Amino acid sequence: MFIGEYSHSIDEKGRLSVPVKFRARLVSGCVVTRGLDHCLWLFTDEEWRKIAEKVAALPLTQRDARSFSRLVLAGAMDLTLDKAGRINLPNYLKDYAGIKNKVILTGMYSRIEIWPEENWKNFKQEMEDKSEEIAEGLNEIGI
Amino acid sequence: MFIGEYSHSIDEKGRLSVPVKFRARLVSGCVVTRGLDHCLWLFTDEEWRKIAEKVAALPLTQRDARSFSRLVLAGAMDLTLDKAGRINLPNYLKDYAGIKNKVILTGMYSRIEIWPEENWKNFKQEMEDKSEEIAEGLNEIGI
DNA sequence: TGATTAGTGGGTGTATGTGGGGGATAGTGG
DNA sequence: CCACTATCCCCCACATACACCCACTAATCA
Repeated sequence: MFIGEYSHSIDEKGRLSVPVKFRARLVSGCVVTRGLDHCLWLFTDEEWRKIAEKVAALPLTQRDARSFSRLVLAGAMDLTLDKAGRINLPNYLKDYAGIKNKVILTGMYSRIEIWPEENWKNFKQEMEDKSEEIAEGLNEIGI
Repeated sequence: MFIGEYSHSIDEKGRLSVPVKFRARLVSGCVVTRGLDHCLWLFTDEEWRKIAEKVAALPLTQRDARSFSRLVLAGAMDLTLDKAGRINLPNYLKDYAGIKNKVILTGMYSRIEIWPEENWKNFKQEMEDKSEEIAEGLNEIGI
C-alpha cells in the first residue's frame, strides 16, 4: 500500500527518483496519467489494467465519455524505473500538472500522486484548514 | 493496449512514423478511417474486423446508419508499415482531419487516434480545463 | 564513528524519429 | 502496346533523446 508524502526534485535530464518505499511494487512496470485536480496519477501495472478496462468500455458515442477516455488513456504512459529507481515523465504530463522542478509524491493506497510543490502546498493548506468541514460533508456518502 | 500521446511529423513524402510502442501490434496489418471529432482512427486488423462487422450490421433503412457506414467503411484504408515503421495516410483522410505537417498520435486502448497538432491542442486544453466536470458527469455511469 | 543506503548529477552509447537518393511498380495518355 | 509520370518502398545517413554506467553527497543505522 502506498502512503506518505515525499519531496523530490527533477534533474536536468528530466529524471525523477521514486521514493524507495514505493519502488518494489513498481519495478515490474507502472503507468502514469492525468489525474483529477491537475495532479498526476501513478499506478502499478496491475491497478492500471483495471482502470483502463473500465475507461475503454465507455460508449464511443457519448461526447463526455470520449473526452474522459482521452484524458485518461491518451494521457497515460507506461514507464520503467531506471537502475537508480528513477522515472521520466513525458512533457505533456508535466505541462498538464504544471510541474517544473520540485515535486511532491504522495502515497494514496492504490496509487501515487505527483504534484508540483507549490500546488501541493496550497492544496494541503486548504485541506488542513477545512478538515472538519470536509469530514462532515462525507457523512452523506457513508464514511 | 495503446496508450499515450506522441508528437510526430509527416515528411515531404507523406510518411508518418508510428511510435515504436505501437508498432508490434500493427506489423501484421492495420486500417485507418474517419473518426469522430474529426480525427482519424487507426485499428489493428483484428480490431477493425470487429468494428466493420458492427457497422455493416446497421440497418440499411435508417438514414443516419447509412451515413455512419459511409463515414467509417468508405473512409477506411488498409496500410502497412514500411521497414522504418512508417505509414502513408491517403489524401482524403488527411483532408478530412485537416492534417498538414505536425500530428499527434494518441493511444486509446483498442485504437490509435491521429490529430492535427493544432486541433489536439485546442481539444486538450478544453478537456483539461473541464476535467473535474467531465469526471463528475461520469459518476452516473459507474467509474 | 564507519558502513550502507538514498537522492542527485553527469558522461557515453544505442535506438528512435527524421530526411533524402534511387529503383520498382502502377496508373495515365498517346 | 509503349512511353511517361507519379507514387511507393527499399536502403542509407544523421541528430536527438533516453538508459546505462559511474561518482558524489547527505542521511541513516549499527
